[in-house]
Amino acid sequence: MLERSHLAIIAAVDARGTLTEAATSLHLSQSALSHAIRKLEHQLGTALWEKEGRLLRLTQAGEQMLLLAKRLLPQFEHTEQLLKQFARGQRGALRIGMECHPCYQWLLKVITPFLSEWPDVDVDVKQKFQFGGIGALFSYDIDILVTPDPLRQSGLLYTPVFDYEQVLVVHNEHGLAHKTYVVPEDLIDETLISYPVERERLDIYSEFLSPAKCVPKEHKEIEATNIMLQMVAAGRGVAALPKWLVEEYAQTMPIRGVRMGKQGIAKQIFLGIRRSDESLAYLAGFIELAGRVQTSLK
Amino acid sequence: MLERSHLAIIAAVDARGTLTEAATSLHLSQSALSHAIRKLEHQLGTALWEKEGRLLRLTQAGEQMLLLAKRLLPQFEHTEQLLKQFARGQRGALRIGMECHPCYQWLLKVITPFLSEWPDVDVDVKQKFQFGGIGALFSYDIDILVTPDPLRQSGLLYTPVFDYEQVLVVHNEHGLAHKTYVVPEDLIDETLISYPVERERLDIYSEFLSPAKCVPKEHKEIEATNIMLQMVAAGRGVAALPKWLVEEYAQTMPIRGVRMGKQGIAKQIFLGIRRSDESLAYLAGFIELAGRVQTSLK
DNA sequence: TGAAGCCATGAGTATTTCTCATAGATTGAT
DNA sequence: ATCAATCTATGAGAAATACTCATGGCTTCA
Repeated sequence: MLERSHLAIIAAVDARGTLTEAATSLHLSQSALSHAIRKLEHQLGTALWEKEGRLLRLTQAGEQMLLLAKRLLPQFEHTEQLLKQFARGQRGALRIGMECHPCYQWLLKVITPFLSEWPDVDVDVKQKFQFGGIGALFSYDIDILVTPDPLRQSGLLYTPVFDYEQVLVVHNEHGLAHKTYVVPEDLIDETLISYPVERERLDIYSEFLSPAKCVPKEHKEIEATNIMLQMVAAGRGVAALPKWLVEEYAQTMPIRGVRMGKQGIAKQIFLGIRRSDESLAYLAGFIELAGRVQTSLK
Repeated sequence: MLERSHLAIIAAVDARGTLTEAATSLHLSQSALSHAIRKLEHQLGTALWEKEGRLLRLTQAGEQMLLLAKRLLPQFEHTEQLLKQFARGQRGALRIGMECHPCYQWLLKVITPFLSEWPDVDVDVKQKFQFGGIGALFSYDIDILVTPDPLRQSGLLYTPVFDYEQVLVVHNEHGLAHKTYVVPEDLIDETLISYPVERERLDIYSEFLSPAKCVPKEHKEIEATNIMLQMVAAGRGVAALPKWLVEEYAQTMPIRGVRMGKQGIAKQIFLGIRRSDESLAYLAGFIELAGRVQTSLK
């Protein structure tokens, strides 16, 4: 069987010209190389070099093998480099799953520095999962999950990266705009705008309206955050969004965030990964970076 | 160091699905494969598979390596095939050197069947040598030499393949055309046409004219055999060529061959090869074929 | 002709790779 | 749940392989 070491031998001999030098460059004794060549030629049933005195001339078989060596050796080396990077976690593909719609804005702030810190790691963001975010993690559709529900489970590892308050967004001139906080009953006559997900997963229902058995007059679903805010700014309804996000948009739009309930709705975002990926450097890097971005938003 | 065997392993596991089956297909015990993988993964510093129970899923590093395996393994196999053919002498390049101008016609009759008997062997014919035919053999410019002078020399091997008589070619109606044989003095008033080589290498001089201290009236040199014969047919001179060749052309041209001297000039053509190439099957094949063609020309 | 450099070879050692035997894990059927 | 079948992991010893050392022959060049 032709082995990589054989290719290395023929390439080294070609490069150095003599067996002795080739042996040195291969970190072998001259004797070892001589034995190796003898054995290889015997196995192949053909000489690789014609040896006239001390002159080496490749036979046709040797030429073929040298050709192969020059073609394959660089590929071996390249893949070894890649594998080394994988081993150090310096290279890979990071597939991020999102279970938190408004976090998209925040995610962009993490991804940008990440891409420049990890130039060899590709990033992809997925938002739809057949079996939920955790299912996507377990089925290797994603490598990291951005979620507000850290469903503890063996095999997964969650890191909190992001605390914020969920507030009600209203138009500047809205009747509720200047209250210290709103109560569920305030929304009975309002049009609520939300992302298109099941109500159980909307905090404004599960933590605010539903406990008080209130429902808004109307409920519209909109996918894009800025369109949602355009609607609010146009006085066409109210929405529930992270406070930091509202404050950002408030600089250019006539909108305002108002606390929901006396305590407000406190939220926390977690990053979940498979425990088996814990040692991947770029995953750790991503989580670390996410923690840094968090503080600048508080 | 990534080895071919490692590529074979990852490819076999990919193809068979389980380590046990892969081991069988590699003619290894399950244990050996397990040890090999363990060691490889340890060397690389990264796992190649995630093992969930008995399910194997390639890691990113494993994917890379499988990619490499699928690219390189066929190339290894192809080259091994080639080398096997070289070893059996079934493939190669046969470079033929010619030191016998008129033999070109004969050579064509050998090459044609040779090419079909040895479809994997390429043929090239060379006629000019910086250091003579033997030098060309020794310097590996050619692999086989067609020559009338078997200069015995250690390292070379000659095989006679071809006996013929060198005759004088004259026009049908030429005064010498009907003699049983010509003598040197007959040529004193003739124009001799020959290939452009040194006179010592022309038999008509060395074996016929020179011993009798005769020279022809004029001597013209022409490279192409059929042009030479056109000249003869036009009555512009006489030439010395193999009898069989003259007979062939005589069917369509008004020319005739006449014996030179009472005994005629007997010639023999040899094929010379390097002794180190003696075992090359296609060389032996060529020589054998050359022998067969000879008989049909006698 | 001798010195230096190169290659081949045999013998012994070191290392690697394999097998055998065994045990733990997982899967699927009863 | 239990059992059988199948798969994988591991340790230990055996077999095979690869390497080094020591040496000698050959080639080249001054």
